[in-house]
Amino acid sequence: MNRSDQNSFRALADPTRRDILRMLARDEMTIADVSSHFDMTRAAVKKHLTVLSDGGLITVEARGRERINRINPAGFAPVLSWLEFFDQFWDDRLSTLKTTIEKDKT
Amino acid sequence: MNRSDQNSFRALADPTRRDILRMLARDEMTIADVSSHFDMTRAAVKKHLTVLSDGGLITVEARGRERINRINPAGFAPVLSWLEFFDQFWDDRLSTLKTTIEKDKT
DNA sequence: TTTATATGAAACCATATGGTACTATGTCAA
DNA sequence: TTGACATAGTACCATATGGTTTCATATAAA
Repeated sequence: MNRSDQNSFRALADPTRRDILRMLARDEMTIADVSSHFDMTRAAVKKHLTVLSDGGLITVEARGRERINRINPAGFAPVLSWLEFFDQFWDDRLSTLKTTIEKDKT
Repeated sequence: MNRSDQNSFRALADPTRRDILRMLARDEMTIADVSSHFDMTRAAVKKHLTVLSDGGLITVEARGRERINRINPAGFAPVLSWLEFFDQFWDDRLSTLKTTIEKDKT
């Protein structure tokens, strides 16, 4: 089976990276921008951004001495596609699932 | 911020565990059943099942000396809910997931 | 040109992770 | 009861991961 989705799932496994994605969903940011939101070094944040980039969840564009990080919606496709596989088996239980999602929303 | 989704995201990060979930989507299985599909020891598979259980993605029921592992659709809610956050920014991209859920609601 | 800024990269560290082997316990079956 | 079977649990190992520090490089600004 194809394992091209491994990098995207791995990228989503870390809470810091998920937070970064939520930030980038609102606005593109430089590495320094992102770093300013976390209590860790810029080098650590840069590593996270590299993992996100490897997973295809963000794109990075060089602009002068800065690196513009942007979320990449298409990168989520492997994850969503994998999750959708289960729909064919959950016809019965899906209403429960849907209800749980609504309750879990913040 | 809420971090209750950490265990479920972590559970999905490993390819073996994702394969196990696909198997369990079709049928409940004992630990031995699951192990027979992988080239690794039963102990290793059991660890994966524990991680899946911690993440709420499966349930485990003791039946005699066996342990029946079943997929837990509700356990996917935190993941799907987290992904749906992005809908408000990507009217187009993530609509597939929403569509699938709505479709199966009937 | 000089200096400050933004990032890249490498070495290093502690802990987590995914695996093994071995032993123990509970349960089914003859 | 005895023996086989299914699982639990522990110790252990190699590598991955998430973090730091330090230094190098490219670009912007004075």
